[in-house]
Amino acid sequence: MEEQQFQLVDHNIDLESDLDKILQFLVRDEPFQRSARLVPADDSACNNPKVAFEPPWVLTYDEQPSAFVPQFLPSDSAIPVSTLSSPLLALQRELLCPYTSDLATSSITEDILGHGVLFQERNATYDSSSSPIFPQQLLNSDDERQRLNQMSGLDCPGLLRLISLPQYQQAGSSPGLSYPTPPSSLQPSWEVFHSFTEMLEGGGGPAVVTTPNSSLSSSVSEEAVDEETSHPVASYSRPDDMIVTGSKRKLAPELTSIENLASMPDSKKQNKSARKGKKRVREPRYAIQTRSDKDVLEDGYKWRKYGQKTVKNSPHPRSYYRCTYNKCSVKKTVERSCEDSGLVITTYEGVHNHPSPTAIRSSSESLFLDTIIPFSRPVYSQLFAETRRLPSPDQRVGFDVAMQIRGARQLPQMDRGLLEDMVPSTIRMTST
DNA sequence: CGTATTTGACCGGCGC
DNA sequence: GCGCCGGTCAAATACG
Ligand SMILES: [Zn+2]
Repeated sequence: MEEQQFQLVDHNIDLESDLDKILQFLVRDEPFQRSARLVPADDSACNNPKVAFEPPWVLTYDEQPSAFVPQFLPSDSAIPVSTLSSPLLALQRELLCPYTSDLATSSITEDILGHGVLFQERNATYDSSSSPIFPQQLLNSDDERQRLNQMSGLDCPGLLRLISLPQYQQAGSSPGLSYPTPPSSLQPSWEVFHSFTEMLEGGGGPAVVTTPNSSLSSSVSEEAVDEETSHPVASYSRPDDMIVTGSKRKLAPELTSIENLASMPDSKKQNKSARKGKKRVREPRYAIQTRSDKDVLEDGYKWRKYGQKTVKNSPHPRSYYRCTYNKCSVKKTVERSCEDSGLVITTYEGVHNHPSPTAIRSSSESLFLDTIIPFSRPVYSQLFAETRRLPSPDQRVGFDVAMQIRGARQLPQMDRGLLEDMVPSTIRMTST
């Protein structure tokens, strides 16, 4: 844990040698045991390396569920996307912590994430109920959706269906469901936080925010993983076992931000928090849905069922499980989608404080098809460089960096042998 | 007989 | 304050 800071720096490093770190990074700390591995580029299409996650995140399309691929495409074709899926969020967190300006944030993420700018909605509730994934510009445009679909390169018919969890709940009844209006990435109201780090520390939970005018708020408890829509519902708020860079001071509650201003009015009691341990702190949850006949998917951990309830508008019940490891409070629920009984929705809450008891055999036990994520550029290599302050935030840092990287060593096509070598040690660790 | 599951009671939060 | 609701407890029960 010596080096938990992965900051963007403007100098090159050897991507090859850092690859395993990158891979580990992508799946680190996820409550669900996953693996990420490098796979050789397919063919002419592009000879950038690709990463396969397993199980991958899944987004549901109109027609069929498909892997959620945060692809790395040229930034000019980028579409802003906001998501809370843990791997991306984690990545973004690290990436952005050195910056304080939205501008930098925006350009950097844009550069890195390809098909979309990944950014945290600062005005939205920071928990799984607020929003899984919703490409902002897709909200009202079918064309955009279609475009994204094509860009994704996925061979998936149907349009992307994006919906927020809260609304998803009522989706059934309301045909013309409306999406929440995500705050524009350019909205200035964000200054509130001095940095992403601050924001993240300030609020892992619901406390974090809540948009004054948006409807996202609350519903902390809901997760309704829905049947066919969203997928990786995820949110991530790092506890603190792993603090991002130095400052871990907690934000004073009041200083937190506008959101609070808005909610402050009658806050009082509930906000106080910190009560004697009475408070049931909801940890971020994230769901994953799979198409399977088995109700419980093997995820490498041992669970003890402690409850079962009928789900409001579903014929299928929801089962509650708790990790059996002593002192580990991770929980998960499993239920079948009400309309598509082939889908199994598993929701995790919390992060295990111990290694997976049983090494999960990633390859054969695959629950999903591999997801391939092409890197458009070796931007990631930047992540692992030594800490170094970038110029000034408002200097289109992201852009500069990108340029430089581009000029830097073009990522060579990786060869198999090498890849093998780079297979994430995380897998190894757990598979003894 | 030790342990995992079942299942209805119980609880705290929230909306009315 | 009441009742709904998601979530949790725990006594009874099933398992082997
Ligand atoms: Zn655990």
